[in-house]
Amino acid sequence: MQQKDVVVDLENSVGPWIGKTTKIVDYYLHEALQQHGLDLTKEQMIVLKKLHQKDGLNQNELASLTWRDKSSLARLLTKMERKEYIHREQLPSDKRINQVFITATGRKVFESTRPVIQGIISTMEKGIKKADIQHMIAILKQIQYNFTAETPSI
Amino acid sequence: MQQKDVVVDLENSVGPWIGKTTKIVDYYLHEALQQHGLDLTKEQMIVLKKLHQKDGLNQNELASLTWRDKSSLARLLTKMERKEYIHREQLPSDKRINQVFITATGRKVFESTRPVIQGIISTMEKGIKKADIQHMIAILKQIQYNFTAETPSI
DNA sequence: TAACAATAGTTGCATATGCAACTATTAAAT
DNA sequence: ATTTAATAGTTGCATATGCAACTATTGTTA
Repeated sequence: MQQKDVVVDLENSVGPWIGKTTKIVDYYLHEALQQHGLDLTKEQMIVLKKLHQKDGLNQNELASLTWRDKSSLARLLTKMERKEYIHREQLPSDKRINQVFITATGRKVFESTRPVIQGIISTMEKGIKKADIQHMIAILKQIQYNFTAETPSI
Repeated sequence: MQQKDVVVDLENSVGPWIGKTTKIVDYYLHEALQQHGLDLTKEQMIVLKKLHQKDGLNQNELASLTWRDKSSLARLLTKMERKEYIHREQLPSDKRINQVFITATGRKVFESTRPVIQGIISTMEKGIKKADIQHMIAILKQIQYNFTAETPSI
């Protein structure tokens, strides 16, 4: 018996579609942040979000939570420190570790992003059923799991 | 009558989930390309794909098709030209325009990416029903439409 | 035809990113 | 206790990206 071809049709795969959608959403998010006079990037916003949820995380933890290389995160923090959105504090009991804290300014800026984010999400989900959104999130979680739970077989 | 709050719950919105999923997929795609000894980035691959579909596009067309700023695209092309994956050719009838052509090497490299892409997509879609994939693509298209068809009301 | 406008592409400056090599500090092993 | 290993963070080098200002060329207008 002949084996069936398992050739994947690129155009019928989620891969390219997710990537392109993200690119478009990012573009309009950036634009919206600018238009609201907010001096921060999406990436900086994500860091602020994490710190808002749990202040005093160290750089490694933040890098891991935001799926970034620690060097990339370090440079993000440097820029955010310059704008006084966050500040680093060396842990006395272990001088290798920097605890990162959000400042009052940082909190204020983060709060200001809320309406912007809500606007973007409203636009994004226009005409899409709530159940479909939930279903899609479930699939996205599955995709993330498919990669992160993967054990190299070689 | 009191107006109902339309506060968007971030965690129940597709926005952050799409972004994070893309990041993870990109990470493993990059890794797979490396492991297969392919000297190109995802972005360069996308450009090759477009040229493979339609050779001789000019830079503006390529930029638009790949949702990139023309300057970003120009620099991508410079790197790809260095590796001899593509070459530029000034149009004699309009010297402002560069036609971009994929080379034999470029085609070979692009063909080599096929199995890598298929592997990524297989991993990605593991345990997800075909119908769900199609449904998700439809929603992603809707999201793209929601932004690109948006007319600024102010 | 000469001045002006539009278009294609490039360059400077700024951001974000990952990898590998590095420093400093702390923990583990001999 | 001294050497060695692990850990946290930083830096050099390379990629990708957008915006604004620029050059060169072509099209339009007065």
